[in-house]
Amino acid sequence: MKSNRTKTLILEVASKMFARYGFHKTTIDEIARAARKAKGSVYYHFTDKEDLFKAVVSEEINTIKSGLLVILNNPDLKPPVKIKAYLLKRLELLAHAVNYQSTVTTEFIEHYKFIEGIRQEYHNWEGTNIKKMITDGIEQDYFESTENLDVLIYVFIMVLKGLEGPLFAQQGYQELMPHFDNMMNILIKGISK
Amino acid sequence: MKSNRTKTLILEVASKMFARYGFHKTTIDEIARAARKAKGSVYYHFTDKEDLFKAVVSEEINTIKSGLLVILNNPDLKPPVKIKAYLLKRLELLAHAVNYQSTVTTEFIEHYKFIEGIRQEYHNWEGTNIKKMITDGIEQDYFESTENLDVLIYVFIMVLKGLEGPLFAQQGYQELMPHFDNMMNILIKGISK
Amino acid sequence: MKSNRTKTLILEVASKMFARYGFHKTTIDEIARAARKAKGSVYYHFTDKEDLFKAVVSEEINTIKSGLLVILNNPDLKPPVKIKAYLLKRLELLAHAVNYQSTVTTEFIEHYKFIEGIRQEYHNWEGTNIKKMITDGIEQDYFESTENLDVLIYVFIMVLKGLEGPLFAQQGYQELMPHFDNMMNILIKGISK
Amino acid sequence: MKSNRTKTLILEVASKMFARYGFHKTTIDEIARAARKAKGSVYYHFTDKEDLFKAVVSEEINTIKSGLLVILNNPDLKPPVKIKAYLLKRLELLAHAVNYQSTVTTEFIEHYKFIEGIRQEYHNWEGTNIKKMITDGIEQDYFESTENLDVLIYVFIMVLKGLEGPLFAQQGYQELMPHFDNMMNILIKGISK
DNA sequence: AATGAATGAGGGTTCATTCAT
DNA sequence: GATGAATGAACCCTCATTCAT
Repeated sequence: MKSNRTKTLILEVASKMFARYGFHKTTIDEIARAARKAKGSVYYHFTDKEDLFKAVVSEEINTIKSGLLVILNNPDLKPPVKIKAYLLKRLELLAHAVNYQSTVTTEFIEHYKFIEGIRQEYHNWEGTNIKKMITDGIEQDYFESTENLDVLIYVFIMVLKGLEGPLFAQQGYQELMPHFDNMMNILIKGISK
Repeated sequence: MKSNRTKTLILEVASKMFARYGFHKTTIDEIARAARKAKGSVYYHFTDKEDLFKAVVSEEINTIKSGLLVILNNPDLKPPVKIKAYLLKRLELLAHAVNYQSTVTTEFIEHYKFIEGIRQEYHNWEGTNIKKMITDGIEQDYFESTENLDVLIYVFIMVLKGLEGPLFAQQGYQELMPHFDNMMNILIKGISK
Repeated sequence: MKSNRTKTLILEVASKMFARYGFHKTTIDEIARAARKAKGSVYYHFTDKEDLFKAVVSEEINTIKSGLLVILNNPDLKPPVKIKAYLLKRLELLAHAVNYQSTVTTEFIEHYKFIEGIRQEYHNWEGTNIKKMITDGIEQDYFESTENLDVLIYVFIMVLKGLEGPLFAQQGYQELMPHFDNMMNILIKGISK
Repeated sequence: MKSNRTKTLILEVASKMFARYGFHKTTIDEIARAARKAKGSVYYHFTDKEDLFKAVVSEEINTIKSGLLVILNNPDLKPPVKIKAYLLKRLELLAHAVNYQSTVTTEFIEHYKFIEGIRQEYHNWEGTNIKKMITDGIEQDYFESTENLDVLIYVFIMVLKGLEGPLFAQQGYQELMPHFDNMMNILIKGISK
């Protein structure tokens, strides 16, 4: 454990380069050069180019998770506010998780089984959160109760995931944010009593 | 114009292979072999690998457009129904436009300027459609009129685009469809009077 | 079939280089350079470095076989003479099949299953030849008949294979030839009446 | 001299791995890991990968030598018996000296001058032994005396070396032993009066 | 229109070796 | 004595692209 300074450095550099140029167009050689390390050093710390990419994505997901936990654990926020805050934060965090985003493509789904695993795990985690917030909202009489709660939750998650779309598109975050409030109002109104 | 049978064949084969393996992992050689043509033939009909991919994506977008036009031009559908039908069809068509989907990634945006052009054009086209349907809905008193119509439209497009997200993810279409109705109700309710 | 001139050229060059430097120390790049061809060309004609090596070894074995057939099919030679001539020729041919020789090593046996196949096939072929010559010798009353003919044949093959040993060693052919006659006499006397 | 326990350990592990995978396919890293030592430790005790291999081969040759000396120094064995016992033992010992065997290849001869030295020395040692046994045999009137003694000896060594061949081949020792007796008889008969 | 042999610029990966601790 | 992080020179192999036929 002496110093994984090098490992961390490589990870950071790789994250930036993958984000800018994508997985295929980024060369191990470039990463090494940018980190002012020998190519061999990259391979000392990571088995593979793929392995390095995995590490980068995992890192991003952890950042997202801990960012969201801050909001989830805030007891002062009432359900409608918390949901809005959650989605807002989520949007912001995802906007920076560029590498995780790139993971959506066919190429990754087909070839990197592991990505599927990581995504799944993250989605389950998120499902639990949404469920909690909505259930709280119903219990506290903010939202319309429904026989089919799970469906409602599913739909919500879907929309929420849907929001990833615009993010991943070119204009993305910048253009999205201003109108986000309108969007939220539509959704909240849509599920409210 | 004698026979662009070969060209068409290559296009079809390429579409399938790009869809299955993605742009990078698909080789010109493999495409040629699958089409039982010589590698040189591919280059006779398409300047580039990129050029071939462009053709494939353009093809897909054209399919989407003509599919949607059928609904847009149906005078019997009232705004709320038409919007719902439009979104439903859109979902279905996009689900099959795998190559267009793959276009979302950073790598494409950064490196294939042309894609941006194609996307933009398609999005504008779609914007006009949505605007028409919503304006019609307001005029016919189905939807709440708003000072800020453009924002509403933008938001709608956003959600609509949002729906692409789940599609692109692994489970995709199959799992999405059943709950689509709930989703639509929330949205329609959200923008209704 | 236009011109496998290039393929043949590469094969020849590779054969020489593998012979001189061995499989591992020979670089595809060097082979290509020596043949004044592009590295890619080597890979156009041969899947692999291994594949190229296989082709080289196969070639050598074919040369050996056709060389030996000349003697085997010569009806004028009487058994003792034919055996001697056969072994002599075999020695000479093997001396030039350097790459086939190198195949003996653990490394090859462990990792190149195919080599085992090629060897086996060749050894069977050779077994049949020896058997024929000895049986002829017995029938024509030159050699001692034995109850256990197969064992005798096996032993002979063994010795014969044994002769590969010195060949593979450094001094090899040069030093071996002069004394070969003595050797033969010992063997022939050993199995004669 | 405190503890060359580590050195010995590395040597043993290296011997096994070289034997199983060959010189090239065996990595210093793997050796170190198998010995549960750091890679640096290997380099503390041996200058080179080559140096380590040398040590391994030397070890094997010493084992062979001392094994054969037991037979050579046995005064009770008469020449024909002793030769047979010697060859038998030699075969058995060589069968286990896998790394020494691998030394036969072109690659080693070309590039590892040192191997040539080690081989030469061993062969000389062996030449002396054979000479002694045969001369004894002639003196004691077991074998045919010949004007050209050196040639006879050379031939014998050659056959004897020849026996290495089958050994190095795949089936090797197992299949060889049963017929060894026949072989010996042929040879002994071949040089007897 | 079509072919397929030939090219060569990369890019990922391996591994013996060094060296500060 | 021992460690293990770091190095960088090689090396194999891929693949888009060209071109003579």
